[in-house]
Amino acid sequence: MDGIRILIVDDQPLVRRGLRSVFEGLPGIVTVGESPDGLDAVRDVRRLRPDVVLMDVNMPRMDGLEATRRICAPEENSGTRVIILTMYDRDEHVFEALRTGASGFLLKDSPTSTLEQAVREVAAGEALLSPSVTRRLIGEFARRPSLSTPGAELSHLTDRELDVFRLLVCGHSNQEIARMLVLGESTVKSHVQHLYQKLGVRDRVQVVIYAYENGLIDRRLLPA
Amino acid sequence: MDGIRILIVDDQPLVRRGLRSVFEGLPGIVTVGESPDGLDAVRDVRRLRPDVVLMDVNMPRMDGLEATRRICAPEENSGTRVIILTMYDRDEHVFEALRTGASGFLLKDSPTSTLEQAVREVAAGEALLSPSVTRRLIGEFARRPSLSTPGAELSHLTDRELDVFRLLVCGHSNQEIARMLVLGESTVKSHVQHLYQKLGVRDRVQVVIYAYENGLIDRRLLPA
DNA sequence: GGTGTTCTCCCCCGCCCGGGGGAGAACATG
DNA sequence: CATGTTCTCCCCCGGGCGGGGGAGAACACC
Repeated sequence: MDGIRILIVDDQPLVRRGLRSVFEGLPGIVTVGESPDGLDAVRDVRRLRPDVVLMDVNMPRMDGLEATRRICAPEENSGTRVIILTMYDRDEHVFEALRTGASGFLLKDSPTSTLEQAVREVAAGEALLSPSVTRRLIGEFARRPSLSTPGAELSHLTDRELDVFRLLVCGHSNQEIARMLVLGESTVKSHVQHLYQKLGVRDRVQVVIYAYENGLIDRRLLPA
Repeated sequence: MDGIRILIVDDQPLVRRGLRSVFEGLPGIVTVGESPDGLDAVRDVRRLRPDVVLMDVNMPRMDGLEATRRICAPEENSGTRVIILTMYDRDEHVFEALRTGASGFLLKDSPTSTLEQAVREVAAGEALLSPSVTRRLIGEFARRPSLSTPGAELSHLTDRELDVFRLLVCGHSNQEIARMLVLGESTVKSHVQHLYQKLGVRDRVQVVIYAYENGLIDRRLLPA
């Protein structure tokens, strides 16, 4: 435990120099390298194994988002965490950035104390966003239905449950589904109940929302 | 502009006293009141018009989540923003709490500097979460793919019908919508019936399908 | 044989929802 | 003033749905 090892990624040398100077005097944090673009960053992460990467977004050759995706890919198994630095919080790419696997999202004009805190929190496995980004994220999150069951894709559904699922997300009632599959309505209700449990939702409306939000609506899979 | 006015809500007098002392010496922040439970808090917000409320979760008579929902209801039009304080970040109610309309979510063991920063950020219209909560939120958010398409064809809907529509397509029940819009359930049912007629559908499931298929699921439809 | 899963269907209950009607108040428009 | 629209809320009713349980048959696996 000889401190938090950070890698600085930015295409502007002056920005890299500035960031390096921010962390120079701080105890327990050591800058182990700098990369001028995303492609180099991915390579340098493999080589240097830093704990935290400070990642710019706009860069030549490969941008920071793609680089972050690669660094955070499970295959990479690097343990490295990424803080994305940007100049714009109104950017429509904020949400995309949050899906890359990054642990932090800060504005470049954040005070140095925030940068320091972010590095320490992220190294400890936590996460930190700029307040304005937090506000946008909460706003976005609040309008989503509560589908708080992690990772439950359709893989755990049995064949029959999948049959019912397909018809349900088309807007059919239990009665209609029973008729189409030539089943008793009780049987359909039984399968539907299991769907709720496995998908972690409350009612058929939320099943439909779940399906759309997870890109599971594939018209090729659905009967006429 | 004589400073940020805050209201402290907690059922434990010692906690209230502690919070009050935290903000006592800080410039530009003044504690204008204390409330021992949610019901009183809602009343005190109407009376005192604070800028920021520090809200405990577990309280008698009315808990902090319901109180926050009411304070943040659009009809209330208070401009007051709420920071929720809790002892548990592993609580499964974290996500629910984020849907109440709160602007912040902090652990009670946060350092006083964080509490101060949170009050100032939230008063400025931003938002702030504890790092561990941020991590959970990002994790939850990252699992969701997102569609964004410009919409149309909602022009026949009245303002109020559109309000109901927005909440309906998020998977909320009539009862929930009534609570959120501070209406009678009968009124919501009435609007919902009109939605069915105008959109030419049979039930709420088909409203959701209609919305997705026509690219009407767009965050611009929802309050910022 | 025992265990487990899946598929089928049944009972119960309570509530939410769909569907019909009406009605008063506010407001704009003519 | 009359008309129309919107928003609010009420009544009624029946049926669909959510949620709990149980149970038998077929099949696979060990």
